[in-house]
Amino acid sequence: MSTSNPGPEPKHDHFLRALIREDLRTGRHQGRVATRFPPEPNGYLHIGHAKSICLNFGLAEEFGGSCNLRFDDTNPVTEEVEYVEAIANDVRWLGFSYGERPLFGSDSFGLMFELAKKLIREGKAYVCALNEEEIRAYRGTLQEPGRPSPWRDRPVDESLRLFDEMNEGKHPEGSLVLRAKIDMAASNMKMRDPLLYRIKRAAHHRTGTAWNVYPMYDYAHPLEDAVERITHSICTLEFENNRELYDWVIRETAYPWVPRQYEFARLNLDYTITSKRKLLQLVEKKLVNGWDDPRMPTIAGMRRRGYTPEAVRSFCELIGVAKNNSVVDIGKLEFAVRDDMNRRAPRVMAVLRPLRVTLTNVPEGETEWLEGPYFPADVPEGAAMGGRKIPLSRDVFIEADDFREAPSKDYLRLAPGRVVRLRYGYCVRCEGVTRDAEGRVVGVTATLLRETLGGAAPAGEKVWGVLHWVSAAHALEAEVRVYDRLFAAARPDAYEDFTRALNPRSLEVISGARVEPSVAADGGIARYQFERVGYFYRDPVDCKEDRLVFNKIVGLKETAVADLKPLDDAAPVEALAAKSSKSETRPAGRTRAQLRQLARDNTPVLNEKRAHFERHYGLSSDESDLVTASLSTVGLVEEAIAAGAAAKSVARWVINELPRELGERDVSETKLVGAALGALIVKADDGTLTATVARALLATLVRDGGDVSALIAREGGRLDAAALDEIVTEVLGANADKVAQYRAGKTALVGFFVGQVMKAAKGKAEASAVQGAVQRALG
RNA sequence: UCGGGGAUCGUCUAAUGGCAGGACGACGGAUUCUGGCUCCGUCUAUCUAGGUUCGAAUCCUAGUCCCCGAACCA
Repeated sequence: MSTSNPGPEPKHDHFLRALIREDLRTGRHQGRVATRFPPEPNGYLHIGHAKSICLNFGLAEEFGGSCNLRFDDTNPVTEEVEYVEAIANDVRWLGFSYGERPLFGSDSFGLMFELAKKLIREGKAYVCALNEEEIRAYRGTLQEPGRPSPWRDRPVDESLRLFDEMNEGKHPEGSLVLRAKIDMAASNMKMRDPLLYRIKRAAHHRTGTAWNVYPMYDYAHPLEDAVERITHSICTLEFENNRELYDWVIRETAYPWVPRQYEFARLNLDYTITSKRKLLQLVEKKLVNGWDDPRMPTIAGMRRRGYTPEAVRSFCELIGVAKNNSVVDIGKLEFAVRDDMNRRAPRVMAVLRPLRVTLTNVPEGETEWLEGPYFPADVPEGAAMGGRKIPLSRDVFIEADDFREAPSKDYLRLAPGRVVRLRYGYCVRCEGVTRDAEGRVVGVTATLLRETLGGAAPAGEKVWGVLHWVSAAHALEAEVRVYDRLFAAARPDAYEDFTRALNPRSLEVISGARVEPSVAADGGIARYQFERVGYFYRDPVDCKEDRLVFNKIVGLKETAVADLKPLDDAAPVEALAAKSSKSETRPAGRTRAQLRQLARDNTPVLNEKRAHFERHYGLSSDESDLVTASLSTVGLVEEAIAAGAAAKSVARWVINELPRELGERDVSETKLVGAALGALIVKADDGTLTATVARALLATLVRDGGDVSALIAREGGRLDAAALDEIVTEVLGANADKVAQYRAGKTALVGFFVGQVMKAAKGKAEASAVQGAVQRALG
């Protein structure tokens, strides 16, 4: 079915979209956008991967670029073709295409090997004979530098020969590795001579036994990106530390294409785990029924559950992309699924737990065929689908939960003496109950109110609700699998043993459900809404011609009804969470203040300057601290003061205004000189320049340098009162709606008006004057 | 010798010195032959403390909290 509704996606710009837009604008990569989704074929894809897939393929789609599906298959011992096929299938199912066939990192093994030899020849890599434990010991710790491997300066020829021998199978696994020669004292552990290659005598799922050495991720990945001429290599936050090494590999191999890596926050969902390892455990310990168990957060599981690709994609759009570690409310996924289902799932009636209602005034053996549309009027997309016939006879089933002998007032369903409507049919009045020997209610008797077909209300009687129902004689029996969230705790990962957080009631198999007969004759519609119950999917594996099996996709949204709250609804066992956070916050390293002091201690004249600034210029201790961390800053300040500017003002500008213009640069890397800064400050202080213009000129000076008085002649000046009033009138006129809001009490809008006027005046108005003029004009 | 990231409604996410916005959720109402959908309304946020500025979520300073990094995994 086509969905005309675009769904909830006013696509806002997340940081990657903004970044690509900027790259396109500045012409990086000749305006190309090439991304990739690079799974390792060692497990099934899950909802977290879906986010990444939607991001990578989505970005490519949006900007007219391309996205490759590439298997990062550098570790033959964990990887299998089964996973390759499942993953490719999942990507296609989500609706993305990746060209003729997927790509493989292993396709570039030859190139990687040659480039590794090049690194060796250039003295940038060496074969190391330390064992695993020794390498770890030599690497040092987070706080302490590492020590160089004794093999670090092994002659190039020897490394070359050994590397070849490693690949020829002349050395056992673990005996030798190829390492990059970078920096054993690097504060980034990834740069302490990282491993490039290790020996693995395992058959690779694609290259067989052709290789005895396999590249490590950090070496292989950037080259795979480069080979594919990827422009934006997007990965998750935990790879931020790897970026430096990524850039090193591209730079040192001198590969003639420079991809760049960007990181975003991986998806975390509450009541869910998205760890391949843990997912694998669930499957292996048979705590679920395979990778495609409908309770699993795998793409295969969601597919089997009945989710559509559109729903999953809409969810991924809904949650956004950022760098915050966050945990998304599972309710958002359910919202996306319901929203999708509401528009696509035809309505039929099914009773999960049947309760027999005998309509005593309907003759036995009589059948009336009623009509029911597949969609309600408020889903116009479904109008074309028409409807189906629904049989009514003397005995019908209603949901056991839809009858109470002693109902509360907000229970809007059947009870003795009450009238309800059987959906698409008649109203009925409950006359009595029938019981078994133990006194349990096993049925209800009711009379059918003939005149109420087609919506007519029974004379003088309240209709308590509308119930779904099926004709007992015609209904089909079905098995219905009702799924609940797999975990009872919001954060299963917080448990020492995450399987203890499993929800014992995540699956309930209902075997005696009854479904209206139309489902056997509608050509096998895949997804229905069982009215008033939820959305259901014909199980693609177990549902057969002669055996109906439905999976619950998701329930209808329910507004709370006190009378229906299950009494034994155990609270999630949150209390067990015991595992302390894996990496407790560590003591901070050097603070910036310490760094500045360190710089001064290394260059003693700076310490003198600091004292001097305090004594002679009256700067506060903090101010003089902040402007004496480098010689270039000190020089700038002194020159500015020499040019006649007040020391206090200079400090203020250097501390508060300059950093914005500088960014990461040092003053010496810009065109700004102290004399110009001083001249600028003088003009700002004496009122020649408005604050806004002065700030704009600072930006100009940093960027282009130049003569201050010439710049002032060009950019300076200030509006007189009449010109200002004119602009104010103009701005207010153009924003009549805001003016009305302001007068209605939204005084925060003053800032908006001032801002607009400042903009229109190009800064040539003093803010206080503008404020006054605006206030006067607004009354 | 520690380094790299991050902190905005209950949740997710916008706002490049100028109206703190959207979505989920919750609550209330309208509508309804689904306790659904739809519509309307309400709710709730800039980690803390100082500073700069006419104006700060945004710039500066100090602090707090969270995440990642020492696999021959990716």
